[in-house]
Amino acid sequence: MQNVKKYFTEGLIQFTILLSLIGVRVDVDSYLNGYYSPLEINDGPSSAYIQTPFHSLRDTWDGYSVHPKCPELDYFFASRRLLDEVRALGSPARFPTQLSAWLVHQVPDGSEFGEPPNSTSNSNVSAVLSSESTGEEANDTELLVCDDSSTGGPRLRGRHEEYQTVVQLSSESGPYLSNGACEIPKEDVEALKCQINEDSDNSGDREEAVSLNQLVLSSALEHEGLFSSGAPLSGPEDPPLPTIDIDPHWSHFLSLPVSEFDDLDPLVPQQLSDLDADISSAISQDVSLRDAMVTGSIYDMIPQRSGVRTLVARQPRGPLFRLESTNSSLSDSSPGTTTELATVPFATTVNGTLNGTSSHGALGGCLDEAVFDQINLLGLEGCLDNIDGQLLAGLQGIDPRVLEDLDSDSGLSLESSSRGPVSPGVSEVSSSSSSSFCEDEGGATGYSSEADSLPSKGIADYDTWSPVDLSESVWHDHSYSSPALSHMSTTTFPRKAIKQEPLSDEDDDQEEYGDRELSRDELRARALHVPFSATEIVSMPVEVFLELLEGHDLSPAQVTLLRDIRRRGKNKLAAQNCRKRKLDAITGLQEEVERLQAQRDRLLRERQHTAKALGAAGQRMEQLSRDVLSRLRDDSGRPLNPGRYSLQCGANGRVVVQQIRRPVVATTTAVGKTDKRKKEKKP
DNA sequence: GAAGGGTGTCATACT
DNA sequence: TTAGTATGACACCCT
Repeated sequence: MQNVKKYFTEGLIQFTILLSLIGVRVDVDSYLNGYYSPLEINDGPSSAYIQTPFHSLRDTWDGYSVHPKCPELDYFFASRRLLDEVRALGSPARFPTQLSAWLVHQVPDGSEFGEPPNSTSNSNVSAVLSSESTGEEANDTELLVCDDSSTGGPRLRGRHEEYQTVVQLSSESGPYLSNGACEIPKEDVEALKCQINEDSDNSGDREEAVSLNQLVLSSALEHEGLFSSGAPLSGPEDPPLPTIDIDPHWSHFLSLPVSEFDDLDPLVPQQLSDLDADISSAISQDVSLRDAMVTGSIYDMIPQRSGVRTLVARQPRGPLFRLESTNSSLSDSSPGTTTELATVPFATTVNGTLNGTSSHGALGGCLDEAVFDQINLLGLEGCLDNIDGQLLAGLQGIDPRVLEDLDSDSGLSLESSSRGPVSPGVSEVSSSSSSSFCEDEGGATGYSSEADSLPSKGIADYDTWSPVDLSESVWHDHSYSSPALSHMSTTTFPRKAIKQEPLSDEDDDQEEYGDRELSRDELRARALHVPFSATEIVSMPVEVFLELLEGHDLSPAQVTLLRDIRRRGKNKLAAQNCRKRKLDAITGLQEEVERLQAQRDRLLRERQHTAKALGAAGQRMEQLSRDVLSRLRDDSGRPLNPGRYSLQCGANGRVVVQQIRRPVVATTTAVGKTDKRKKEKKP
């Protein structure tokens, strides 16, 4: 088991080296640091689908837990050295892509690879990239990359012009044929083998070549076992083929360009001979689209926004584009080269790990910066969403108290009044920020701005969160301090009361109150010689008030007046509180409206960005399909007509070539589609 | 002088 | 039943 892990770890490192040679930089460290939870290997030493748990190996590497007699130990150290060289090339592009390298076929019955290919310079290698965003969804995106380093870079075209390289090989049991899958004779395998050997002869680094060759062999074995109908060809050590779950979004996405073709069943082989193909000439450029299995998609990134968010939040957007630019520079550095591409690197292109060498033929540039831009933007917005959520959570944490403060009846309720006029909070507020109601007799007593008192109660945080500037009224202290509480002895009353009911015959009493203007009730009380002020009447507890009524031998008119004064005073405070609450409610609703408007705008922008990204990805996918079809050969060795064939991604993640069926009768076809869709949904 | 805001008060319902 | 509260409505005042 340990050897198996190390084996594929080594493969990953070597493939990372290969990618670096073609300009794709893969940050293995990001993976090693635990970005993902790789799949665990159950058994088998060479499962190409196995995602090596590097995180578990990381500790053991340095500890040299590898058995000292392990023959691969040398390869391991060589790989480590090469990896360090790759790292030295520059800042690695941290990208949430997990790579596993595999798939260069081993000829089952052919001669052995006498000379291992040079993994760094002259190897003609096809590999399958397995892109896995996270381990949770197990969305693997596999693709084939053909690296012809002898030409200085990835060659995306003209593969058959130089080599008879076969990427997907036929099984021992015979050439498999599926929908569009071309038969690959063993001669092609031999051709590949010979080519690799030739390249290997020119390499100087045999050590690395051996490692790569083993990788190639292992991958090839695995791949054979993968596609063979039942009998694994790669030997007894081949692990069972893991089940590949495809993201339904990806399936849907792949079906977009050719959505009119519904038969996605990749398990039903279909001879290309039935499609007017000439198998006899299928010698070169035989590529099975089964190799181009796509089990992941760009949706691996988009739906898993959490992961992307994390990535973007930790790092600027540069690395993604740096990766893109690196590839671009590569393309520029080797303008004349042609790249042989066995099949389309779907995931790589989608993830932007390859860039095209030309505007049309280059398959690498399948994901332009626009897509990344949108994805990153989404990620950033997701971060903003998180931030907003956190702020909102924080707000919700303080909101109750804040709102309680804002809505509090401090100093207003009778309960507060019962605490007496020297209530610290009330008196402090009144004296600190307001000249006191007694000096401002025209308005509601105690209705003063108290913004200064709010920050200590968490209002500052509330303000920080608020997306809009709060109106000043928000910070008004609507807690109307009861005038009877804090200014029991100095209460004055509205001028209108004086105007309405001037008491000309109470000059003496008027002098008692100084220059203060008396309220209507106050004047009435004085007229009836009530020995209590209105504020006292209002603020005193009901028990005291009742005792007052009983113990002073008051006349019925006096008692009625006292009750009215108390009632009106209470009602006045209640009205003030009521208005305060009303204002607060209005303000809160305004804030809510503004917040919702901002959220709506943000969501609209996000939707627009997403649509743009999806559109760009869809166009890329269409281009990919055309390019793939142009590289495929039918039975007669002729390129497939993109107008007659299309790529379809089945529910199991396999990409197959499917002949476009021209609808004879539109209505019939429509019905058939519906039926097929229903059938597809049923299982 | 009109408009709008602030305030007090009343009536009413409710606790 | 009473006291208190909440709130709509109205009137008044002020700017």
